[in-house]
Formats: sequence, C-alpha cells, structure tokens
Amino acid sequence: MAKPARKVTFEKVERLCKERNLRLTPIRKRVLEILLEEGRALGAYEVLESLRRDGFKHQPPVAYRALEFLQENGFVHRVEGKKGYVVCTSPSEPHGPVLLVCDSCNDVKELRTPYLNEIAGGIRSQCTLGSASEANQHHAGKQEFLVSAHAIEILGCCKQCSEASELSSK
Amino acid sequence: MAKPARKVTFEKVERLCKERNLRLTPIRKRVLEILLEEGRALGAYEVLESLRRDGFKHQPPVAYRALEFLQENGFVHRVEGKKGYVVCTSPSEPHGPVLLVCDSCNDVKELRTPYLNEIAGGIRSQCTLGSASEANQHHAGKQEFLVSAHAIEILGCCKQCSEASELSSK
DNA sequence: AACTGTTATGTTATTTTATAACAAAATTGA
DNA sequence: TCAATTTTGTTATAAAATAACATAACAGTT
Repeated sequence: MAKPARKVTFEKVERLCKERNLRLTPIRKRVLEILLEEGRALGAYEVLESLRRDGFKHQPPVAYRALEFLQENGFVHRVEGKKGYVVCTSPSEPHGPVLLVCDSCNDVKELRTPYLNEIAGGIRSQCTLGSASEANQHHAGKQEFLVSAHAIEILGCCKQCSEASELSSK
Repeated sequence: MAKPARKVTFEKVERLCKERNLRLTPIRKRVLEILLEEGRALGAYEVLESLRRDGFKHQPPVAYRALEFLQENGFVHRVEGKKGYVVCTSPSEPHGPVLLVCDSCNDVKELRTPYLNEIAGGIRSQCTLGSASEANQHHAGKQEFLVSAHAIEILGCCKQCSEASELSSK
C-alpha cells in the first residue's frame, strides 16, 4: 500500500528538481529514498547508518548536507521535537508544516489542505521557501512581527500505538 | 518597563509552587530569574554560564534538571527551533505554546488568548500538563491520532530587528 | 530526635547532534 | 579547454543532552 505513494512522491521530487534546475545527486536521491522507505522521522545519524549500509560515504556532513538540500527545497520537513526529518507530502506547494508526531514510534503524518487551511488560515508564500499562514501573519502583525515561516508540531499517540498499548494492557 | 512584569511573573510562579506543593529550590528559582531577566530564548548552556557567574554549581545536569522542572510544571516553554527555553507568560493555565520567534535576536513573544484561541480553537487539557486545541484534536481525530500536546513556532523578524536592518541599509 | 522513604543535588563520564574548515572532484557555462 | 561554481570527501571539533551513581536535604512518620 505504501509503495505507490512513495513512488509518486519520489517521481514528483525528481520532476520538481528538473523543473527548477536542482541537482538531485546520488547521495541526495538516496537520502530521499531512505526517508521515504522508513516513513517516520529519522535522525541524521540514522540516515547516515543507512547510507553506510548502502555503501555510500557516511561522515556526518554527508547526511547533513543532503538533508539541508532536501529541506531548503521543500522536499523534507524538519521535525524539531524529534531532531529528525520526514518527507514532505506536498512538495510542490511551499508551506510551513503541520505535523502529527507519534511520541512512541516517531511516525509522522502531515496534515494537508483543507486541514492546513482550516488550522492556519491558508498558505502564503513569503520568503524564498518559508511560508506563513495569513492568520498567523495577521495576529503577528499586531505584535509588529514579520512572519517568514512556521512550524506546527502536534504530539500524541498514533492509531497503531494506541491499539498496541490497549492490547498489552488486557 | 519590563521589571514589573518580571516581578509579577516570578511571584505568580512562587505562588503556584506553594499551591501545588512544588519545591522552588534556589537553583530552580535562579534559573527562572535568569530566563526572566534575559527575556529571550536561552540555551541550557547559556543558563549554565549565568549559574556559574552567580556562584552556583554549573555542570550540565544542573541546568537541564532545573529547566526540566520548570517546563514540566508549565513555567517555561521549550523553543524547539532554537534549542532554548523561555518563560511562559500565562503559567496558571496549562497550554501548548504559540510563540513568535525572532530569527535574528532570539526574542520570543508568546501569543495569548484571544490570539491563541483564534488560531488553535481553545485550550483543552488532555494529559497531566500537555494540552491541545480542540481544532487540532478534531482534525487529528480524522487521522485517529490521540493528541497530548502541541508546539507552534512562528519564525520571523521582530520589530526591533526590522527597524535596525532598515536603518543600516540606508 | 531517630528512622525511613523520597526528592533533589553533586559529579564524572559519555552520548548524541551538528558544524567548521579545507582539499579534491565533478559539473556548468563561456 | 578554461574558469567559476557546486558538490563531495575528510578530519576535527563544537554544542547539546543524558546516563549513572553517590551524597545530601527534606518530609512524614514513630
């Protein structure tokens, strides 16, 4: 079930890189694949370990640079609360992420429009890649604050983990 | 101008600790003061450096433990994007923070109700201290995700820094 | 006051996360 | 093919966070 979605995302990123003249080099491509395959928030050193297994160079900067490239171009989101990275589910429209982060398994679901619109009031591109909702800009405005981006992380417990803990408590 | 507000906050925390039978020990008290005096997001090691200057013990766990205590009890918020900590402006009502974080000076403003309500749809206590907005819980529900807390960080440039950069560019 | 369980502190060491700096290689465009 | 730019390789280190365990302080009994 997950495979087709992964393939779609991967090809979309490839297409976007072509369109934007970005170089999706082997390392960058592999890091994207690793994140897609895992489907949850991965730390840079977890990515590094996968690169090592794949025979790639695996000093820290290798992973950090690839992740930086993917993040700067809107293909992955940083999950601050987990010090990790996760693939963006709608890389073609720049946006600040709204992430559902499972505390127990690090699974991340990204809320998409219309959820995102309802919560944050619509996306508004503001700087190169960062973005902010109109609602946030509006309220921030009263504080005379110029919004460039936002990060919304909602912590809790995903369906799988809830069910697992229910079972074990019986 | 800032002094009275700091004093108010400090005394409110002292009162809350008394009410809740929490031990606001000298170290914890000093860390709270340090954060109040600085008014911006401070990293644990910055706090540590202040403790050192004040003659307190200053190994990393000293700061981390005090910050953990203050955070768990809702007196400070963690600023994930800055790996820092900032004093909560409404410690008596548990809530997930909505923070305006200045990228250039680390100044943090916390949006309070009604901003918070408008943006996130009202506060709803859900676990011991974490909390989540009804709106977030609602949307998360469609994903069958049990919300326990949220972190909303809005990045940008504060008034002071905007003005400073306007001046320097003339 | 002495005892006991609990909470907080002191301390050392280590782990985890992230970046600086610079050389070498690959790629792009003229 | 040359020059400029970007990406990669590599070493070293910095910065942030925690593990583990000993000691001390405190709270509530007797």
